[in-house]
Amino acid sequence: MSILARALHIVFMILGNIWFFVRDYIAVPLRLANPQDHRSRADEILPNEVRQKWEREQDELQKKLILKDNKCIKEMFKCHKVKDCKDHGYYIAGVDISFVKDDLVNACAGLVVLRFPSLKLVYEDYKMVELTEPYIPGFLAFREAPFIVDLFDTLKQTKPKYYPHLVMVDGNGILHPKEFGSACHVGVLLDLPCIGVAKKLFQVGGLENNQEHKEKIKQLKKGGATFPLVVDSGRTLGMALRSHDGCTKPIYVSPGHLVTVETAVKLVHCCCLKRVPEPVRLADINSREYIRQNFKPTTDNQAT
DNA sequence: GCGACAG
DNA sequence: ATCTTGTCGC
Repeated sequence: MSILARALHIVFMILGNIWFFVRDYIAVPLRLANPQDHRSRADEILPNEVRQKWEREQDELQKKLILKDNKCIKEMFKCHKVKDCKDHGYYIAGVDISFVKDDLVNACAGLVVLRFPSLKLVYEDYKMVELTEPYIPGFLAFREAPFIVDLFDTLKQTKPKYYPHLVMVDGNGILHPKEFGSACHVGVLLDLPCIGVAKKLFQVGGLENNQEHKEKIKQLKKGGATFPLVVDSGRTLGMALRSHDGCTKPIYVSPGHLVTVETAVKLVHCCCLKRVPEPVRLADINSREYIRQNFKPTTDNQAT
């Protein structure tokens, strides 16, 4: 008996060592040579203790998470339902961070505020920042959220009247391995209603971008059509949404803070002039443009 | 014993 | 996340 157990143990150790050899000496250098894939590199450089610290921080913040519509959001949605195109003094913010090509630290954080429901731009702010944390799937907020909070501080100090009633974040809300994506993180830190909008499916809780999923996408016949994203636990963590008629690839909407799934989807759909809702889209393209205009690359900090 | 993984 | 041109369709 014990001999069999020892033999199995040795076999697993050998298999493990082969695996590590393959990973460290063959697979990783190959992936590093491929500029498409930054994830593998990021994965390698996250120390275990940091990961645990981040997980604890997520647990703490998650205690403050509220997944119901707050009063303001209900009002905002009511205004839209009457198909009244007059503005009602509501503001929606969009945030995004754009990166400098071949540069691991320099990036631009952007914040835009649009009037709702006319989607007219009333405030914008862009700031070059130096990233300190890597991108680790599941921990996006630790890389981006501090800069976003900083932009909101500036907004509050300079133009408080444009402080928004809702934030849209480029990334997921509760559609996340721990049901606490970057939209939740940002929403709780700001204590504002927040919605996560992702352009690709985060494959969690049994959700997969497989044939079955693609079939469901085909069934979205027109703009506004949705299907729920249900994970193994049976919980609906978000919706796939076809933004409008002329766009087949859906976006993935999930609540971040102080909104329900249903309201999140409807509000995002109200903001979709293109595939991606205007707040996120403007933050994205404008911060990219800001880099082009204002950032002069130096020989330092360039990736090999 | 690892696998997949938003930006 | 980032880099690419034209091309297809409305």
